[in-house]
Amino acid sequence: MKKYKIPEATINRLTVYSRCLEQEEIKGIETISSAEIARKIGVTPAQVRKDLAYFGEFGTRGVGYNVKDLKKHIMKILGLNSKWNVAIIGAGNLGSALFHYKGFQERGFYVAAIFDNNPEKIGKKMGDKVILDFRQDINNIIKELRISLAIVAVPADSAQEVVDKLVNAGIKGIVNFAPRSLSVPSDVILRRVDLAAQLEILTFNLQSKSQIYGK
Amino acid sequence: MKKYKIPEATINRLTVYSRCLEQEEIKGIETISSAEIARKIGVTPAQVRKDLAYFGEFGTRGVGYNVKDLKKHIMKILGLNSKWNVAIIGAGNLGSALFHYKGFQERGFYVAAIFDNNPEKIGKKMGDKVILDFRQDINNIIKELRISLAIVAVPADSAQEVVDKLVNAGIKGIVNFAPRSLSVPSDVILRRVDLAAQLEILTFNLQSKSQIYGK
DNA sequence: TAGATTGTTAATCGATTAACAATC
DNA sequence: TAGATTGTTAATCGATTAACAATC
Repeated sequence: MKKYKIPEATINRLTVYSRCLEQEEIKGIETISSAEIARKIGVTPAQVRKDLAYFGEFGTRGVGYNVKDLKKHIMKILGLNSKWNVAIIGAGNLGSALFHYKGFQERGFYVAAIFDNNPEKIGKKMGDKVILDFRQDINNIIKELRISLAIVAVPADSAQEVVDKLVNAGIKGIVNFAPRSLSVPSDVILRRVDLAAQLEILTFNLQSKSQIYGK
Repeated sequence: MKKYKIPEATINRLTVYSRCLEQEEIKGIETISSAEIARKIGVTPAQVRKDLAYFGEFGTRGVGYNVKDLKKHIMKILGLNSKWNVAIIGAGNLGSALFHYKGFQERGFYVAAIFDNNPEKIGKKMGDKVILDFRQDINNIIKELRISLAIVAVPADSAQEVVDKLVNAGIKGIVNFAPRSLSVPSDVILRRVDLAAQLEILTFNLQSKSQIYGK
């Protein structure tokens, strides 16, 4: 059996395809072609078909894809056929924002616990949850609540320490919002999201329009 | 003059390099090699040198790069040598989180205004700002406060309408947090950030470890 | 000079796309 | 059958990397 390495960009697009199919499903559309999907999200039809072909044959030649079925297939590919429990570390501005953000729930992620290590915050309520003591409770709670993913929303300086403790507690997938490169063992998956960087890429592009780099 | 197209990935890495250099600067390190930068952030030294070479010659052969100077150069390349005024559209959970997030300020982005179109929110205070009426005030405020960037944190259904009005008001750079593909004229730059998708990529990777796609 | 590290070229690697046979 | 659209191959395109001359 030949094993393919699937491009990171393909996975990114799968999440976009699934969002697009969700909309079509709501509209009551039953069948969609690669060309229509492509147009809606701004890629080529070949790209759509190639991306899907990594995982199977989901369409009908001459007809297209069944919206409901394809959505289900993609959700399964992304691992969204089951629920995932998530912990948020850091009850500051960003942490509390992510805690209240409804977009996670919609996609099958349940924020099961929120942690901080500030004594003034520990014990206070956030929504329907009590803010837990990161240092004291993290190991037990992760086991008890079967939490497998963590979102790190702590200051950059403490991010590595937090991630080390999460790894130690058995977490295998981490999204890091602290603007710092962190290291984890090879069996743990770490993603970094830098919110300010999103704006920086905009300003680069706006700037470089009036400027030509070259030689 | 030959014009290079600079890879998107290069710009992404520039933001990471600048963060890394910031840290080194704080530590008091004066000189750094491409190999050290590469190791710290997990890329190859050739990658670092190639990325920088798109924009100029910033190092000294046999020596390395001056940390302070290189950081300044990269900040300039990213357009961060001047301040940028930003508007946040949507005063819900995510919008208010982004409003309070300190990471923008640190990189030279000033959140100058926050808008909503819910009458119950308009007029209320958020931090030191009053929530403004998106439909009524957007054009004037964007001109008055010289706002050039916008962050869209509204529900998916109203995102396209909001973006249209922003484009109409003269905004040229938009970061969209609503999970929907939107369309803008070609002179406007739109970036999409899907927070749930970050978790989905994790779950895909965790899943696919125990699963082999291929044929 | 010897050692080190950049800047740059050419080779490699991988992702995208055009094209078309398969087939509904 | 004719028309349409998939799944897949091969060609193209672009990004990464190895290697090395330049030079501090």
